[in-house]
Amino acid sequence: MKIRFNPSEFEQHWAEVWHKEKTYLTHNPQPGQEKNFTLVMFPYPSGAGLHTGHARVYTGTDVLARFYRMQGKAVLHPMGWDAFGLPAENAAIKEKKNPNELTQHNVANFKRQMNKLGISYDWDREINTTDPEYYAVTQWLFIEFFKHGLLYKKETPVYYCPHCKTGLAQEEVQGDGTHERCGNAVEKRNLPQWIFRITSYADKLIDGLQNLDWPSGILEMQKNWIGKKDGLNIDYPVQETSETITCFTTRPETNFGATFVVLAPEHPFVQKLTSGAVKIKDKALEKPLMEYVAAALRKTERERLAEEKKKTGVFTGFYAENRLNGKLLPIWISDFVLAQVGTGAVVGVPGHDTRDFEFAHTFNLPVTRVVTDGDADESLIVSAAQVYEGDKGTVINSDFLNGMDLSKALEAIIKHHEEKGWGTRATSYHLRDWIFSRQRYWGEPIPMVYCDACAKNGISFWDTKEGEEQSLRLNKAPRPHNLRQLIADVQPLMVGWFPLATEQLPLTLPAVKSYEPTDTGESPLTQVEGWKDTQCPHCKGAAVRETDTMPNWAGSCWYFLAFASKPALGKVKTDGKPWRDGDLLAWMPVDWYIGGAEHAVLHLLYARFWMHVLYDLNLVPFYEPFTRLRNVGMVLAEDNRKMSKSLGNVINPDDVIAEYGADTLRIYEMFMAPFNQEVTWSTQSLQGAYRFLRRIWQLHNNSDKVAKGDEKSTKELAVELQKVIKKITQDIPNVKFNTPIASMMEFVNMWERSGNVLSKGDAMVFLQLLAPFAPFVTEHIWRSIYAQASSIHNSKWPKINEHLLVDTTILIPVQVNGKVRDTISVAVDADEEVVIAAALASEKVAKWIQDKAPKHIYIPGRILNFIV
RNA sequence: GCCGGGGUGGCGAAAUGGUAGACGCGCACGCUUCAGAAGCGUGUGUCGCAAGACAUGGAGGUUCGAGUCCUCUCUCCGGCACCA
Repeated sequence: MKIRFNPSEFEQHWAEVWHKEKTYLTHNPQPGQEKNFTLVMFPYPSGAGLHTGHARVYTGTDVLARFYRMQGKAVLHPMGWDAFGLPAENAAIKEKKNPNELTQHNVANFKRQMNKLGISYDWDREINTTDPEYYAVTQWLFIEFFKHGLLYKKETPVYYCPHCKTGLAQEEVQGDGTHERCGNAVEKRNLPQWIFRITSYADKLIDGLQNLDWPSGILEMQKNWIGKKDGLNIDYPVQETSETITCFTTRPETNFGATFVVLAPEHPFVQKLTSGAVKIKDKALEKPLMEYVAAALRKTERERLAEEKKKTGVFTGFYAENRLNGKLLPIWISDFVLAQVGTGAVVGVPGHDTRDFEFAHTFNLPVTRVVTDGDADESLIVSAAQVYEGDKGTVINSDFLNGMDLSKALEAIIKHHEEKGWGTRATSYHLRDWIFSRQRYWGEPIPMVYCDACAKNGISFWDTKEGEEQSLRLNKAPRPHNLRQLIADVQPLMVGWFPLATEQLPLTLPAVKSYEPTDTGESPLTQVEGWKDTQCPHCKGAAVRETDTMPNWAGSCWYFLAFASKPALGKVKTDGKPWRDGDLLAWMPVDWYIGGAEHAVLHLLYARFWMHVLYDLNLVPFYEPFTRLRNVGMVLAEDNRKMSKSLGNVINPDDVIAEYGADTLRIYEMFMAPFNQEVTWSTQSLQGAYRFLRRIWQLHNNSDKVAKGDEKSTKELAVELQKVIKKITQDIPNVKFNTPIASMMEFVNMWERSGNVLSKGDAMVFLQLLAPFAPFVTEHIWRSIYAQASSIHNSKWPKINEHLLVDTTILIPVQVNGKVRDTISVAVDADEEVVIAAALASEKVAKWIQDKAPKHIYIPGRILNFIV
């Protein structure tokens, strides 16, 4: 008798039962119990609802959580909403809705869909970054960072998105010069911005990578993004002035080959020339110089990129002295030199740097060879192809360096400069400080106040009583970093700026009708009547609030702490921090962090940075938040393109669940390919998952295949089941979800085709193995057919019966000259002679050996190879 | 240019240096059905009637034995990039 398999008849029911029974409630680890914090990167709740990519990453993480829960570990598997930020606000503007209401609405929809998918979240720990209680803590942390000199405000050239009308961080600008969120071209603008001094943590952020179990690609990306390079800052006196130009170089050993110096248009010496502070002697040079600099400064990032590396520039008429050999180096200005890199000034060595060569070639500057690479070629360099940039070779034409190999020369020349006082060791980073202001409404208001009167009196936070007390505390800080120096740096810039007191938090986002961004570089909060005006926390006079908001990355920098320990500002008074150390010690760091690779240098870098700082401030007991990171691959539409509304190729999980059930969707998404790999959706392949579940359903509903009484499983099935337990128990912690499903399918094929009966106990064990992947149908069978009182998801993960796995006979493939000719069956403990005799007795083998006396190689229990 | 990750049947893919293609999709034939769908069964890398030979992007190498290790090379995907 066939029974219909219709998951929609029971899935909803069990979702409700789990909710009622609190099946997935978090229990703090008991003494001796291992903890497991399994976390998926929390979503921004978009209006489109869950897509198949969400379903994939949440299911994979859920499999891990369910597996560890059944293994008896204390599991924390929470979910929350990263709801501040541009996408939510832009969507709200488009639909002319209030972003707060829209967010609430989308969250409800996401949650409904996640429950339908059967993801085992503990909803008691749900958080939302836009909740005032939550962002009160984000603001409190901002203030902590400010007080320790890690944040300051300054007018500076920043990336600016004219579409989103806000400043951006370097990390938010993509390789093609577009904004990571909206895809529009980014410009540069001078704007007063809050700046987070992430570069002061560059070294710690590199060192911290060492012990992380992350995909190597992500580790490399972070390392390259921080981009640490050691080199030398060399000082060059400018002839006939009292000026000095400092050039950063990573190749000082080639410095005898220097023939010119190039400055970025933004370089201070250039500013002195254009302002007249330093007089240009040759009047003929003045006009072209002024024009070139003005044009370069006007150019947008895009225009600079578009010019395809053609070298342009102007001569200043000044010369710098290379004190190594007394040569005078003409000083040029060119926009190929970037102000933010190194010192914004480059010493040109055209013989051994292609860009320098191109510049020298364009302006007929001399080229000198100072290195030979192995083949002892000392010829003149006249084409770019001859420029040798490698680090293996011998130095020539370089006085005391002559004959040294490059690595030895590097040390020698650095020492020489240091001894003479001509230069100092320096480090350059690709990483830039983090622009932390957004001129937008939908974000955490920055909890700072500016007082003009105090500013005029030169008073900063560190001049107040509280600031002084905090300064004293720094002396006792267990992990001081270089915070004293950081504070000293920012103090003069930050006169007049004061943080809100903890009691004044949260500084709530005012409810307004109109919140559209302005094009003035000012936040819409400036338009809100009366919101801006406040009292100076120090002098109590009239003062104004900061009107910029924080970027959407702020809330996600610490949300995992909120899952581990419910945050509340009230705890600051008693504990000195908004969470409990005990809770953090119990759960942090995150054991499994699962998400897409697109956050490699955004969220993952920012969150690490915050934790390193909080550790130094003694606010958290660890500094690397994510022990293990695993990436999930994208799910492409059936046409191999990204799913998108405009292409009309989106698969909605709701539709799939309605037709096939959530378990089918889960099994399919786990089975289709390795978890970290990109996959293409196939509705046809989805059927395979449905068929698999239906067969299981029917096997359990059909009394022929499962013992009614105490009958035992046949030996063959019992052994096979043990192998499946072993395989799945090994594969899940390796984030291999496709192969466990394959092995369960194999087992089902065997079970079905053998016509044999499985004992009730073994049938239940099989259900347990499937439970993390297909929680609904397994629970339904477990409770309705096997009449279990409590959930399969809190049952104990099956143990392997090693005893059953010991074979008595084994199959040995027999090769002749490396080609398999037969397979023989021998006792597991058979001696080599016995195996060989058995192999030689095989006709198939004998045929290939004939009369020759073969040599052989026998790997006990594995393979036998005859060599003829 | 630099840094990562891939290339295995018609397709998605499996494979601690030890029987390449498990498992799934698709396809073919058969059973079932008034018919179709669904289901069930058998087969399915290529060439070959078969014996067998050839097959993991390409070329070499190490090994009794290589998809797996080494060298070179082609190609696709991601990241960074006038970074001094």
